[in-house]
Amino acid sequence: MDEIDRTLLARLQQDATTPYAALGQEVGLSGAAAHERVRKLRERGVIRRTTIDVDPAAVGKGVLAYVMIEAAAWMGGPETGEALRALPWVEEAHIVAGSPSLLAKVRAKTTSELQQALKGIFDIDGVTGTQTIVVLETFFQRPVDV
Amino acid sequence: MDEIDRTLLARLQQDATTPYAALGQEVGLSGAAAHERVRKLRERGVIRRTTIDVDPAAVGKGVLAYVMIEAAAWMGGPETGEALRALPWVEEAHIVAGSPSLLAKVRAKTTSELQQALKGIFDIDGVTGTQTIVVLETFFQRPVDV
DNA sequence: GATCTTGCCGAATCAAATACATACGTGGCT
DNA sequence: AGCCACGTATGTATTTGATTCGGCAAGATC
Repeated sequence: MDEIDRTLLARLQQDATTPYAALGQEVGLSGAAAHERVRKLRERGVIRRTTIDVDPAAVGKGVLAYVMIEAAAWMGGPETGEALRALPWVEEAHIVAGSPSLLAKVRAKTTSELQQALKGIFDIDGVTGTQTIVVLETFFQRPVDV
Repeated sequence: MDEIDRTLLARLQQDATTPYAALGQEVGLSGAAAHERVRKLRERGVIRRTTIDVDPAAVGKGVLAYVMIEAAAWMGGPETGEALRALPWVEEAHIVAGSPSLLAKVRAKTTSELQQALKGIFDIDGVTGTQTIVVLETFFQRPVDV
C-alpha cells in the first residue's frame, strides 16, 4: 500500500472506466503493471467492487433521512442487521455509541413512503423509539479519502 | 425508465464490470441494445459515474462518526458546503430540518484524527456547537434501491 | 398511406483487458 | 563476493468485450 496504490485508488474512484494504459501513465508505470497492482488491490479486498453511482433523484428517491433508533436492550446481534436489511429503504445501518444505539440511513420516494419505512423500523422487536432527521439538501457526497 | 432499465441499474450496481452481452441476456436483449440503454442512462445522468468501492478499513480509516452541527444562523449557503468539503475527513454534508441544522459524515484513521476533524468543523464561521455520534459497527451499507 | 422516430438486432471493427515470457532489483544466505 | 528466490516491472501476443453501423420492425404523426 504505497503512494502509487493510493493514486490508483483515487483515480479509479473518480472513473473506474479509465484504461489501464492511462492509469499506468499517471503513476509512471506500464499498463500491465498498473493492471497487476489493481488486480492485487481487488484480491486483498481493498477494492470491494466496481459499481455505478446512481442518482437517487433520477429513480424517484427524493427523500433522505437519518433515523436514530432507541432500543430496549442490546441490539447488536445480527438479527437486528437482518431485520433492517429487509427494509428496502434502509441504505445503511450502524450500531452507535450512546443512546439511541442504532442509526439508519433511509431513502424513500415520498414522505409517506418514509413513514412506511419508519413503521417498519418500529415494528422490529426491541425498538422502543425513533428520532428522524430529515435531509433538506445534500451539499456533497464523495468517496473515502485515500 | 422501465423495468428493464431498473434491472440493468441493479445489475451494474452489483458489478459494473459485467459484459454487455451478459447484461443483455439477463433482460432479454442483445448486447448492443443493453449497451445503448446503459449509454442513455449515463447521458441522462441516472448513472452518475462508474466507480470502485474502497474498503475504508483497508486504507486505515477505521473511525466513522456522524456529526450534527449547530449553527448560529442559516448556514445553507454554498460557502458552508465548501468549508466542509475542504475538510478531507468529511464524506457527506447535508442541510437537515430542525436544530442542529447540518449533518456531516466523518471518517478518520483514529479518534485523535476525528478530534482534528471536529476542530476543523468548529472553526467554520457560524458553527456554535457539535454533537458527535460515533459508529461502533456497521451492519451494512448498500446502493440505492432501484 | 407516407414519413419519422425509436428501439432492437447481428455483424464488423476497434480498443482494451488479460495472459505470457522475460528482465530487473533487493534481501537473505553460503 | 556470488548466488538464489521473490516480488514487481516490461513489452508483446492473444483474447475479450466495447463500440459502431446498416438494416429492420413497431408505433406515432401528419
